[in-house]
Amino acid sequence: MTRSTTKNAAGEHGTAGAHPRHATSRRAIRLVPRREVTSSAYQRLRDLIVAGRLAPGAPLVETELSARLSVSRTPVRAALQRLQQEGFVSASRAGTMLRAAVAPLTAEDMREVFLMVGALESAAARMAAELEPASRQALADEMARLADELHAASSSRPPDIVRAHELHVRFHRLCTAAGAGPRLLAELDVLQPQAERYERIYASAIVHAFDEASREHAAIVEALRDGDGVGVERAVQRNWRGSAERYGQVVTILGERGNW
Amino acid sequence: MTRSTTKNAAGEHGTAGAHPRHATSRRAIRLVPRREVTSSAYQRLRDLIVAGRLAPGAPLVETELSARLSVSRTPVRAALQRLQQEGFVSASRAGTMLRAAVAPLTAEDMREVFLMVGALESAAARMAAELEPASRQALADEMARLADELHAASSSRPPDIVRAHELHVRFHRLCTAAGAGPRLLAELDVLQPQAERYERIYASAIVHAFDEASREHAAIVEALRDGDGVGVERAVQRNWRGSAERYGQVVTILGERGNW
DNA sequence: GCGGTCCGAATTGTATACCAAATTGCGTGC
DNA sequence: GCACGCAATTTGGTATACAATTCGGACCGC
Repeated sequence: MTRSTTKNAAGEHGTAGAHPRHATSRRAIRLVPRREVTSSAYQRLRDLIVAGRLAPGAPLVETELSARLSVSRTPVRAALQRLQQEGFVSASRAGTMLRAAVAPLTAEDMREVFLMVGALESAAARMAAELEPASRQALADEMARLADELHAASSSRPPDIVRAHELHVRFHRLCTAAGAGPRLLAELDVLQPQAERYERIYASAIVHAFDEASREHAAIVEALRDGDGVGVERAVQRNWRGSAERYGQVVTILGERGNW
Repeated sequence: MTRSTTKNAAGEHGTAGAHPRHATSRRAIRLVPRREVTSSAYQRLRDLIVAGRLAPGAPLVETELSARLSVSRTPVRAALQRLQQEGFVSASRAGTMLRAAVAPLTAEDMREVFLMVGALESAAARMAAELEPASRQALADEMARLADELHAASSSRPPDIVRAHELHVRFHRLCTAAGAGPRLLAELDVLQPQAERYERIYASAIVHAFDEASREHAAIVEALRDGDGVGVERAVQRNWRGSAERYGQVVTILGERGNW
């Protein structure tokens, strides 16, 4: 059955300059600008993985994806390689991609991702604490506002998990973006969505712990307000360590995903 | 003059199964197992960059590299994309690779790289401090030995920079490998060589600061010996922060590379 | 002589076709 | 029922073609 899709995989898409030599007359405008094919494939796959639409452990076959995304294997391969290197996709045999699959969600991997995010984000936050007082205060105010909204969303009944999660992401992105340089920022833009995978799946199971998270957030804002670099660093680390602990219990109880 | 190399770029290499349809008889054994072509291209380019044989800012043209490495454009592209994502290669226009070049060495980038390595390695070291006492002691002993050798190499006259640098790398890899999981380890395996780029170029200019580094190393070992996780974390961070400061002065004095 | 403009060459991004190695799964023989 | 082997699938790599850009330089008008 897969056979039928193989040949005409990316057949009905833009370029149309299919025929080898002649027949360059067909102009059929490109739907997607050529240099965005790969990156949009990357983005689409990544979104599917983070959102959980592609289940952890699900096999990723190049020809299938190229058919589904209506592009050739070339950009699909590029996207997969990038996703693999970033950790969204796991390769069965190390080094080679041979049989790529959506990276499974395991307690151990979660611990490591949270550890790394904590280490990097705390470093960024420490830098943010060294901003000139004016913008630092503005940042602290904005973060406090988000923290409040977050608290509201998570303590409403029933808790608005989706909104809470979005606010949570924005809270962390904010203090990150303020202090980090381009590289640290890029790294966190890759790691945080991976933490997000765990949060999305297990968040509903730890609503009871939102209060604790709320207190940790308040501590972050307060230290930032005081310009206490070391304090912010510690507070952010504590927050991620706490999250890792909270989720860790749930992951082992509710089971890991895609790891069999 | 570059024109002549264009067409027969990777023409004289292995497989030889060039002719489209027939003529499958030629067997010409593969020199390199197929699954290592990309990774070896990656490794070779990376080594050239880290060693400084490829100057910072030097343009990286796919067809040229494919000719020089005797592989087709496909693995070269894969290697370049990976190197770009890791930070060894910079793309002129953000997002797309359009015109790749060896990443320049700048004071700002150095600060960021050292910051990231410090954040991640300190987290790993903290984990290492939680090993069972026996292996922790063994680790501390081994690190102490390396630190001694390092001190000897750097305080001999003239200082043996090459050996000192190698010992320095091993010192850090050791405490890293003990505590980190696979992902953190992989991340550090990418970041540390980038710190190495700066160390290689500017190390000779800061030999006078080796004493300070030596003291910092001793502090790391001591905290590890005591199983003082927070202490190790702090000591490692202090070490990298100190390095960043020491190199920072030199970079601005001796000039940045490849940034014009 | 100088600035702007246009052309062509070089380079990259994508599509295709094809092949070989590796793996997997299935069927067959014992 | 088990092991073995063969065939189908899938991936990594080569080769080729081509469109879209980009860049440098030549050419032109002033």
